[in-house]
Amino acid sequence: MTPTFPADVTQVGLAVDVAAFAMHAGELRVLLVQRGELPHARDWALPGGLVRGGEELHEAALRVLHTETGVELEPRHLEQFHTFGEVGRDPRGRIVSVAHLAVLPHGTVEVSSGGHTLGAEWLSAHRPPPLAFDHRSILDRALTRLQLRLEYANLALEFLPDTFTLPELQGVHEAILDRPLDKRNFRKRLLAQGILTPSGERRVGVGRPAQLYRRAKSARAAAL
Amino acid sequence: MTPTFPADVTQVGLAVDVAAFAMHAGELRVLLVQRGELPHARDWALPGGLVRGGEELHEAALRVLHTETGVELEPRHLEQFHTFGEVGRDPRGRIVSVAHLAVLPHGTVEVSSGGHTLGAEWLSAHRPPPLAFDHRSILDRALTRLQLRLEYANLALEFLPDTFTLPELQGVHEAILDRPLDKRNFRKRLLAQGILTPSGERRVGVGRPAQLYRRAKSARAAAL
DNA sequence: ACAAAAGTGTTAAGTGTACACCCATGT
DNA sequence: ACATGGGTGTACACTTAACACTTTTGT
Repeated sequence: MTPTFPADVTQVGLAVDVAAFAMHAGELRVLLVQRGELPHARDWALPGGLVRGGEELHEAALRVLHTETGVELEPRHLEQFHTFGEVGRDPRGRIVSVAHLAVLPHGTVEVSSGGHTLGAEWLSAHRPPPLAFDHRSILDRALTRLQLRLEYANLALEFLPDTFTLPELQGVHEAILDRPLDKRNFRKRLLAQGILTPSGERRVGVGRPAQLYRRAKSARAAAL
Repeated sequence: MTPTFPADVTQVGLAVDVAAFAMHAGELRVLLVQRGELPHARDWALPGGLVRGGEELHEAALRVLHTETGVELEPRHLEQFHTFGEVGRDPRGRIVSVAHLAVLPHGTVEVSSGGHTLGAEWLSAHRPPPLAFDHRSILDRALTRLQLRLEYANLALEFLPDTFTLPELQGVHEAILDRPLDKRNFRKRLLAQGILTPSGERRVGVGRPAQLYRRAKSARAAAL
């Protein structure tokens, strides 16, 4: 039975934090901001901020992403994955944060300092710098969820442009799982899922040109 | 980057709701309270309430469970699984609720009306009565999570007393999954996991007595 | 012709699933 | 002896993982 009104309790602040991922230089990167204020001034942190009164949680996530990093593009995937509410997690008071996982397509590189941060950068997701507050555990949990989503949904496609080659797709999987995969097994498995259609085009590069694929017109997989 | 202080925003209320499950009469039941106040007076709802300032989320979950249903016992399992924050979900204002999944052992039957509710009862989890607010979707999601946890962790054991028979354990699985399971395959799978040890005792009943088992001394499985 | 990256099949092991009869006890 | 529920094994389909060479292109 949800709340009694009016509240007989001290108020609790509600925030969102966003772990936004993208591929850069063949590596999985997470979008971090360098804090310009105490506490944790000059430390890296996930973009985040308080939720406004009439604002949906996912809207708040998009807003802080935009204002703190300048990222314009709609994420291809946005999903809350855990709520962090430990009493001592923020020295400024009782703040409960709904953590979100976002995936941005390759190409969304440009980030600009915004708000009261010193800057924003894409940094290694698996080997991040020290992070403010409890953001390291938020990031760790985001990575776990991202890895889980690779298998169920086909989240890897969201990291790539409309057309892509199988080696590129395999690279995304390897970057997310942080381990190498067998080429033949990977191709077999992906093609068997029937979610890819060859575009007919090929991508020329250093070696043999690769077939380009795009995602077949079909629905996405189930949620958790 | 977590919140800027002081907040330039309307405050948002933070609550917890609890979907507490137990077995009764061979059926999976969820603990519901009948609301005594508007809105949704006389409708069934999940136990829930506002989080207090210095209180951890799981503490709040235990508190509302206790005060609204009289359930004393510590749940064998307590886990947050999703945060429901849609703007219109509560007509009284902007309330964001962190939903929790709880498992109570068989035997925790007694519930008493508490607080401002008309009463509390264990009702069918798969075929619940109409629920207040968005509690039906919260319950549905709790069920999905519970089913998921059956495979990964061995959450079914938490529904049973210290010693139990394999048919009893299978009954818990079937009640949670809401479908029958093959006896031989079930036993094979469970015994292969090596998490059960025969207690030597047997339970006499109508037919052939069943071997009693208890959980082996070993750790629990990983989180999601 | 060489370097570089794409592409291609087979085998073995393990896992999941379907399925039917005998056993131990109480009445 | 019969009713009731407990306990047992095997065969097939499918999935997963390991493994090395050939093909296509540019230089």
